[in-house]
Amino acid sequence: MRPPTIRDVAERAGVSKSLVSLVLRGSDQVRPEKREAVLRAVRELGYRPNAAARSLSEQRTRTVGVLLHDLRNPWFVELLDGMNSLLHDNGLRMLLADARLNRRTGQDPAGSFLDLGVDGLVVVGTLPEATALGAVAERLPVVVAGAREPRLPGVDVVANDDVRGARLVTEHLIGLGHRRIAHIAGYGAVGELRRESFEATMRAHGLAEGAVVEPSDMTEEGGYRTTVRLLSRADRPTAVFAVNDIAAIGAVSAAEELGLHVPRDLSVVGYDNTSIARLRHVWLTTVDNAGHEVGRRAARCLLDRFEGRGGAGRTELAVPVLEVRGTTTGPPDVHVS
Amino acid sequence: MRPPTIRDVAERAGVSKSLVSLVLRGSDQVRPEKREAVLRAVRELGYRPNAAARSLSEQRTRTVGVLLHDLRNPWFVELLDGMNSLLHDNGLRMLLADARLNRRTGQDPAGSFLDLGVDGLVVVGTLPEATALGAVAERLPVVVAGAREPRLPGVDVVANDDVRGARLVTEHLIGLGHRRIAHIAGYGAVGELRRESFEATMRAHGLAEGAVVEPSDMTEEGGYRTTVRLLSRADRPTAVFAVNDIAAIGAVSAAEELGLHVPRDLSVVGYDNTSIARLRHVWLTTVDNAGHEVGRRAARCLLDRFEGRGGAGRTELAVPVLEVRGTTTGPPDVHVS
DNA sequence: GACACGCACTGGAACGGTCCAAAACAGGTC
DNA sequence: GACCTGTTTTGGACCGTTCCAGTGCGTGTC
Repeated sequence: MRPPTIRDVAERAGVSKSLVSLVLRGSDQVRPEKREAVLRAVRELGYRPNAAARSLSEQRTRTVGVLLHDLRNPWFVELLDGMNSLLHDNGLRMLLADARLNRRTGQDPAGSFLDLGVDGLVVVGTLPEATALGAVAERLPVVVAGAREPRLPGVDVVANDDVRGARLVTEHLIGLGHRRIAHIAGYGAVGELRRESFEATMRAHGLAEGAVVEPSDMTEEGGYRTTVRLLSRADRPTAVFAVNDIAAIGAVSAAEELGLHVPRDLSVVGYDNTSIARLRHVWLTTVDNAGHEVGRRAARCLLDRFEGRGGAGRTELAVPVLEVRGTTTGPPDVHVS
Repeated sequence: MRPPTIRDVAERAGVSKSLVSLVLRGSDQVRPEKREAVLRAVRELGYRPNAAARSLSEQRTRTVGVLLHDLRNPWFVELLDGMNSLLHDNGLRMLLADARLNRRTGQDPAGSFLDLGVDGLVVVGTLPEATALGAVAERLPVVVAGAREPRLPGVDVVANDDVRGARLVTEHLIGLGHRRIAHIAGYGAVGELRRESFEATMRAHGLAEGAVVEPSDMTEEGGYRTTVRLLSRADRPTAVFAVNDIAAIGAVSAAEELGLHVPRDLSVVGYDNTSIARLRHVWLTTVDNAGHEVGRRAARCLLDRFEGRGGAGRTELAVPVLEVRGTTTGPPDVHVS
């Protein structure tokens, strides 16, 4: 009644279990008729190799753990897609875990991955707390994807070029004629980089005076509240650049609630090009953070490390692209054209 | 250099590996000083039991596979949350896989779970194709959550009560005064149930004439196109009930694009109460499908089956709740009040 | 003092694979 | 027919756990 083992297959095919093992791992040192007999027995019994036994013996699981920041914010789906295709081509499977989900129940997903003996770990997004990643990184290859931290020895970081992306946004808005631009900032290295680049770009265009920065928690609620605050200032900005799409949606809502029309009265830009930004009803101007590419490169880094290549820990940046949609236009006073 | 094993711990603590095993599994047949010695050794070495070896020996993995329909549609997050808390309390971990993601690369995630030897499988949402679930269900407990199919012997189905939910929506719209109501239908058992309940409710209120049903593929694009079609009819409906939130968003966009104001000129209702529906900018009237509750109950079913309880395969329905937000109001001609 | 009985602990056989050294076989050469 | 060579096949050790059947030992009973 229990699933068949390699011994059952061997017995049925009239060979030793070693030969079955050879056939299944594609050796060419096997005579065709025996190979056929083995494959037939496999088919007839519906045999599937037991992954636990295999990994115990091989000392590897052919499995990569993926630790997600938060399943609710869907920007990582593209990234996973890119990563999965490359990993799958190399015979590896992906195991997903949501850091936030598990933190509520008090379990440590990185530790869980360690127990399972995954061959490598990919951290996607900025983790709420740096979950003792250093200790994990000493035991197995770790790659951070879609975030810029933590920077640890032997840990690769793959992300989009936040500095460049933020510059694209800022120059887009400046090019449209905006002079007073607010930035809804976020936390973590990603938040810092985008903010600094925004400020630098404004300065470079002689608009340091027109740059306003307000912090937020990178949620919709945060974007909303921050924007309400921004729009009740005397020198109200004519454009808002939010640290991510979700916060940008909050900004749009705040503007509408205060009777302002987007983009006529206020331009809004997000970051990440999530599926939400692509919804027609939202149609948010945003930055495509090259999720697919980042995912592929993260997988590449991991594969390199499996082969023993890859030293101290490099940083790879993919080129982001501005996606101009419906939430940006020139500022009110210039709009007369 | 390799991770410490139970033998290393035993040696360090000056006991046998069997005793270490006993201590770690919380036996009370161990003298306090030995227990202390073992725990100290565990701490000092940073020992973590090897899950592969354990599951090989125990013939169980303490792991549940979760097969998701599509990560892009985030309605399942609540469900996972509910499920995870209960599973975790029972010492089980969750493994996630996305059916769509994996189908692109041609791998069969259910099979992958079988190889890994998961103790049970939860299918979340309506799978694109009934991925040979029957064969899997013969080997291990399977529960379908958040969908109504496939119906297989020995497979439990846990979902919200779609009939009741659709009735809530329809009666809400009728109560607001709508007489011509369109339904953007979906596929699968869930789609059918919601459509039938919509039709039945309309009939029960003597409004069979005013009921319009158009099929869709349950995407935003589909909702958009279907609504454009609906709104160009001579007897344009005054309300649209979409099979899910995503399609509803498409409907809202279509209305806006045709110059109609939501909800003044057209009321729109979705289903699922996804995080997108809760965005202020969207603020969609929808049905909360009790994701958390469904998740908990699905976990319960699985746990029951692990204990040997649970026979032919029951169906459990959680009670959905209407969430009235900003996209519904009375029809244009009644709106004068 | 012999015996039975619990309690605390241990050795070794699983679990289902991989992998290596050695065995069996086949064919060619002298 | 003995010997060598290369291909095919096999037995058994090993991976890190759990679990079962003991072993040894202190205690209480007759």
